[in-house]
Amino acid sequence: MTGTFDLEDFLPYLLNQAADTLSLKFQRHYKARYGILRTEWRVLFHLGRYGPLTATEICDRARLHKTKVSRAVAALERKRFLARRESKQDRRQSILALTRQGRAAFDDLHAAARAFDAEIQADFTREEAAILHDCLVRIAGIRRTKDGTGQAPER
Amino acid sequence: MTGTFDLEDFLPYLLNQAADTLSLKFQRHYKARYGILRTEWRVLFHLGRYGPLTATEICDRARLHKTKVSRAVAALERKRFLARRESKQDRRQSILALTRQGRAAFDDLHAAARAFDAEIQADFTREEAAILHDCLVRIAGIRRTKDGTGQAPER
DNA sequence: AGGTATTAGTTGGAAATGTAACTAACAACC
DNA sequence: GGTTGTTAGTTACATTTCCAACTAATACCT
Repeated sequence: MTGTFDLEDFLPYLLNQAADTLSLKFQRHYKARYGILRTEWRVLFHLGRYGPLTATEICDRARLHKTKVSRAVAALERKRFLARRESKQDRRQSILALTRQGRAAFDDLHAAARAFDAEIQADFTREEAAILHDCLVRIAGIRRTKDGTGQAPER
Repeated sequence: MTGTFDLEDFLPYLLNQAADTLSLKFQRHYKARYGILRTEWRVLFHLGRYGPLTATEICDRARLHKTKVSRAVAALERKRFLARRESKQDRRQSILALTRQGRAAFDDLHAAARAFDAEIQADFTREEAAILHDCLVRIAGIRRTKDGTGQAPER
């Protein structure tokens, strides 16, 4: 009714624009350098940060569909960034862990991510950054767990 | 060095999660109801909100690649949501405008977007909402222009 | 005018994604 | 033990997106 309602006032749109902007910028750290895609980078991060995991665990934590994870894992395996180990308890699943090479890539990218994030945060006051983070967490419905992992919300 | 750095602390990731969450939710307003895709919805919005435009103008305003716009326009034309008119000044370009049907869809979706946005904002205080918006605008590098349109940054 | 460079928009093919169907292993129940 | 239902993960196919090449019209430059 009152005032204008432009696309940039529409949160989903604005959020997408902001997300695209940053993703595109950060891409340059991993895409050309390690020849990996965004989904692969996410899987790599999860394995590097939260230890050996099964594909399903990655799906839950990263909120990625199992087909995406399946393909990312296959790609990372081909590139020798991770290796599978058969699970003794359940022969359907495999335990995924980074190789030495994968670990090296993770360490580098983890540091790059940290630096990149710090660089962005530098544009905001501490309070702004805190509110931004809090709002986004609420929108995304992320629940923090004991190990500090972002978990998927109820399905 | 100090403290943990989890994926959810990484702004590009968090932003993507939040954006995906909202986009997915809002999708239900246009996807099934009007049989259009996200890019088409954006083009529709731009035409509805900012009057007849050429494809290139839409590219600039919406920050979409010309191939995406070209295809979205073709799709919207097939679905009779917009019509092309030849430009007198430049015969390469065509002026795109919504049809009556396109206008009706826009009016509906515009209202839906407004309501959806209000619903989200309701979870935040006025101050939080203002800061969130401001931070996102800065991240996305959106510059407000006289007509209230979000413009693309320098290329 | 004539040649070269830009610009508007489209199209083709490769890569990525989403959805559904599938296989194999486990679990539960009788 | 055998039937039925679930779950882990992969594969196939359709759709969407990305990138690069292309056509056609305009602008620039001499």
